[in-house]
Amino acid sequence: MSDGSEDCPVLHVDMDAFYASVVLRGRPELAGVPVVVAGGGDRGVILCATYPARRRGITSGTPTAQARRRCPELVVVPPDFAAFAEASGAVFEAFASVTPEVEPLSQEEAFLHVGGARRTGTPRALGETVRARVVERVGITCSVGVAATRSVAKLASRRAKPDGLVVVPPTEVRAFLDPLDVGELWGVGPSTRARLERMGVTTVADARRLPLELLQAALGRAGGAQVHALLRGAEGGRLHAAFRPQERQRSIGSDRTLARDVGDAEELHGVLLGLTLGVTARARRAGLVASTVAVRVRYPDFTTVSRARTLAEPTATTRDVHALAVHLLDDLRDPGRAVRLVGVRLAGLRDTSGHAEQLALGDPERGWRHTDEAVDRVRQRFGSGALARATLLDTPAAAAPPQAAAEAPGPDATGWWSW
DNA sequence: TCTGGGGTCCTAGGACCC
DNA sequence: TCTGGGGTCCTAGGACCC
Repeated sequence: MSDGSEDCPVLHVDMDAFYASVVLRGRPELAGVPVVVAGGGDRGVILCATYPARRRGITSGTPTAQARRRCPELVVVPPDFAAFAEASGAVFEAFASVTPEVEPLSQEEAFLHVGGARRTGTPRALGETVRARVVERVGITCSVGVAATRSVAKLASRRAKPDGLVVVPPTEVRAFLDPLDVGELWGVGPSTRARLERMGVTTVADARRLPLELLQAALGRAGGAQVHALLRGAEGGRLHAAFRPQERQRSIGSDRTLARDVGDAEELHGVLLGLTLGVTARARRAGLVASTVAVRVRYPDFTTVSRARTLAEPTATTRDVHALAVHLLDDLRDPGRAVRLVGVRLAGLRDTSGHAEQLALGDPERGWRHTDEAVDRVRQRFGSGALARATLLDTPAAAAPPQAAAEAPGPDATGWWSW
């Protein structure tokens, strides 16, 4: 990506232990104590660990149960997503006060392009300004990496943690990267790292000696090209999805790890309905319909399988999606095995505005959509608890593919929902 | 007490069409 | 009748990131 990057340094700003820091703002008595933010109960994992907890070997992704065993005095705090969103908004306001070119990566992380702001100071000084403003306005610390490219700035901020700043000038990129383990590169995960290790390389300096063709043969066309670029401190082709925030969302999904493994079909259909309600409501809120519905199942041994079906007519109707999801699940699942997780995802999203109205007035399909819309309105006004699902009154119909279900919606059209 | 939930992108193979 | 190639869409699974 050639954007005159030498003249336009990039700041990568990353909040330090963001979720935990937000929680700790109001709990000064927990300073210095190993604290983690974790939800999900017995089968959950750590969302965020404070630095005292990290020194005990607990990082995000660690199973909560394992963390408790490793550190009996661990303080486990449930996530407060509303507080995270509020803090995130304040953080991004602080970013915007330094440069208008803010590229968000997540709730707690962004690239700041400061080429246009350089008159007001060196990149290092701008980075320190960001850090000071974030602390001042939000009360939590962040770390900043400065480099000519995003991929190096990202590594630099990691080096700066916690509560620091690291500048890697273009002339020092090689020296900075050379000793790193290839697994530290952004986009090189455990699988790619293992493959490289089998090729005899573990450090960036070693891996850089591998020709592009060899990397592509081992890692695939795109993957090989990406690693080749990252080893040189260049941007790489696909860095992160959030680099194109202007593009429309590709999919909307939800999955649930069950409190215990479940083999009962009815129970799984019920879970699927709950997930479908959420997913279709999100699609409708965004003004999107989906042409593909996918269902996923994870077995206790962690093998994960999926089934997807593309529809002739895109939909965001709860009943249609649920009917198809149930069909896919029953087709996919080995009835002799209990499942650990089920999920549903909508893909092939497009704007409702471009979705031609194909249905005649009086078509039962309209009824379903209007039912969904009415429910959406009630929930928007009174909260999602205002409407609860009663029972699935038409299980046989709901289990049929949508075209069959639409032919015979039956008198239950008003019974789907209850107050 | 092993392993969450939200996503994106890539690859490979098959179907289908020209 | 046989053979080949290219393009596109769909599906299933993997890898990765926060």
